[in-house]
Amino acid sequence: MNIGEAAKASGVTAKMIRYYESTGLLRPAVRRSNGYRDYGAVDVHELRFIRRARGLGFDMAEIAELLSLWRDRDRASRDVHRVASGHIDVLQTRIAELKGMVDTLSTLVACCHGDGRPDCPILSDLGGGIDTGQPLERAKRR
Amino acid sequence: MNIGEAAKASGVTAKMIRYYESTGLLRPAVRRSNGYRDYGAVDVHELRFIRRARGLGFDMAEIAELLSLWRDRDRASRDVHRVASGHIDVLQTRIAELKGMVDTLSTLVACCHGDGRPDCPILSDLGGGIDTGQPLERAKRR
DNA sequence: GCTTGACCTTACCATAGTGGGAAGGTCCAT
DNA sequence: ATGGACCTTCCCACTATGGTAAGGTCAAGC
Repeated sequence: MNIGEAAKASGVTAKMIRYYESTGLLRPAVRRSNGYRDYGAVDVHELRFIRRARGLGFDMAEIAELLSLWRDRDRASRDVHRVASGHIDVLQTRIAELKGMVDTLSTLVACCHGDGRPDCPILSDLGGGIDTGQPLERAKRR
Repeated sequence: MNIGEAAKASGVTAKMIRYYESTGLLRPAVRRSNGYRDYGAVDVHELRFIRRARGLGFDMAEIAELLSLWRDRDRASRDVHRVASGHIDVLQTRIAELKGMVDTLSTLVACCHGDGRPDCPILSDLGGGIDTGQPLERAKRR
């Protein structure tokens, strides 16, 4: 199977398949005599695995760990459980952060009359907001 | 005021102050004869504004818009209201996405006995998950 | 056999926001 | 004058993804 077919079959772009290989997440694909990568059913299965895990917000490091557990027929489900639970915690922290932002913003928006007049509590707050003096917390990514 | 003092006073690192200037978010700072940037109270105020807006999850483009509205004494609060409301929508979409992930993962984690045995519904799901065949939705960032 | 188009290969660039560091200039206190 | 704490610019790294360009390959149709 060519990379394009594997891409269609897995829902992972050819671009990303090569990238995953380059970072070591995937083992180097078998090459045919013409240099083309050759994929089989197992590879497509792994690609689907990665795609699904990405959709659940796991990052590459976590996926590498999950993938190696997945390949190991003797893994302990405890390990998988741990990775997944840890990820839920991260997601929930992120949700809480976002909710905090929404709360603050909603309050401000509700106080702003939103018409042609220039006075606006949203800008007043941004300009004079309570300042902790601490460096801005580094943004978390999915 | 040197950039370091402005950084301390605003909570924005010197590094980021220079970056904001380089991207045009901030106007080029006044330079002293030795080439050092020189900041005043207004600048610190703008830096705090940016810092606070970043903390609310606005991206640079949105902050640029908010900042120009903030500088404009004749702005219509309607415009600010629009930007802020739009941002709330984005945040809420992001929250919904994350919640969906948590829901799925929680279900899987609850089904996994998490002991020494190798069978694990989390991995089974990742490996055989329902496949839409659609390319993976591009990850949204805060 | 030749052309054409669809595919493959590698390699480089961009994104957004932040941190890190090097190499060199400046200022101030001792 | 020496040292340390600043400042300057410039370049690199990160994540995960997309884009593009230059060139090789294959298969179908003529």
